[in-house]
Amino acid sequence: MGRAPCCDKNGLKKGPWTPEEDQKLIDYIQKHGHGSWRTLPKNAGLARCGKSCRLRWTNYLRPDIKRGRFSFEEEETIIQLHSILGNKWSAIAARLPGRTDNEIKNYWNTHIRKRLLRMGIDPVTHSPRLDLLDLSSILGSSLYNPTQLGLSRLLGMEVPLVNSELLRLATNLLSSQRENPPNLHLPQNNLPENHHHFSTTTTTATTFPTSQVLQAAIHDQDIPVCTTTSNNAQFLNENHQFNMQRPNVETSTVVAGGQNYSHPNVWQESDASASTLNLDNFASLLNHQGYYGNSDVDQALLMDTLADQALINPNYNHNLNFSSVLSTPASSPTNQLHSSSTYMNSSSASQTPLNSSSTHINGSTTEDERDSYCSNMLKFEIPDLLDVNEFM
DNA sequence: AAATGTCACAACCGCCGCCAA
DNA sequence: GTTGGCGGCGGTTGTGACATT
Repeated sequence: MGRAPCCDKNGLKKGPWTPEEDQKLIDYIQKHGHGSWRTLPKNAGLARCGKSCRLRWTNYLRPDIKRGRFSFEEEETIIQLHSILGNKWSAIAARLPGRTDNEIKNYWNTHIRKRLLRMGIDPVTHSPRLDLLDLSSILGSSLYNPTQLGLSRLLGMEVPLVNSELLRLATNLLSSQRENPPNLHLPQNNLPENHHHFSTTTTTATTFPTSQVLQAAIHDQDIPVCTTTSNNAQFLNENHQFNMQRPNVETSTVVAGGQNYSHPNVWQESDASASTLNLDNFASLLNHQGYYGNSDVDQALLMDTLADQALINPNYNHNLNFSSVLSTPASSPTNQLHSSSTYMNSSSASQTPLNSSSTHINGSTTEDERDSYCSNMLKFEIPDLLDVNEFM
């Protein structure tokens, strides 16, 4: 025999809670605690099911809930944790005091997810969206010469994988990275004293977490500094550090248009099943291909996408590690959440000091400004990058 | 000013693991 | 050992507010 039913589902009220119902629930829990949710509605005089009461309390009425707009630090933490935990909203919420899983889930779906998509990043995998790489554009391009060394054959697939314009921009980015190896040269005036230091230990697969890019977007100029040392990449904040794993260097599978393509050497697959694009090999192929792109595509979108991708991948050896574009290394969330305090000058109700990286953010920054900063920074450099002759 | 579209979020739905009966 | 309710969780929906046409 199982337990008796928690409640009679007939005749129970559904839908929005009234202030009177809220008050009844609050009064009861303040006096007695919630105890068994099964018996609570009856004892509290509520015509609701226990589950409904529990949700109302945990998501809305609980006194320790922090209302108001998410701060940038919270957003950063959510993205970092999501890259580790996925859609484990309750686990994420457990690391964000005062926020509920429901609230975080809603915020993710309505804000962060859309922003990542705009940035060309898959919010599920935290990798650049390969579906943006239009297979047909190269085939359709008048510049594509099938008599030349076939990139597609070289890659073991039937059609080229990448959007022509994206390829062109990628090659120029590579060129730029070669010329400016270890440090990401972007505007750095007015760097805060406690800006992030980004040190890599090899030339491998070191990336800025997206949160850093977003943070840069808020800071306007607070760009992490990249240096090269040895074999494990570490992201050093003043109070915590992230250890980055070097992905396996093997063949990989790229999914595009619902098809899987395996091609050694060019793409590398991390053990997280995400792909790493080796830009050296990539450019080499482009060079063999005699490729250069046309410009009849949505350049703004490509700029944004590539800018975002490039900014978060300032790798010395030109590897774009897609697997860790967004992923924060599996550092202790506790460490992340208990570093130096941050105060947001936000107009929202939440001006609580947060336990995250040391950042002071002007809350007047708009969401558009957060979005656009990354791409704007790269656009700033693009004119100098557009020389494709190096690869011809 | 009205109609329509979009956004944000509270609340519900349905599934799952645990565990009391 | 089996059954089935409870609590928790993630996904989805409904709806009011706001923006745009």
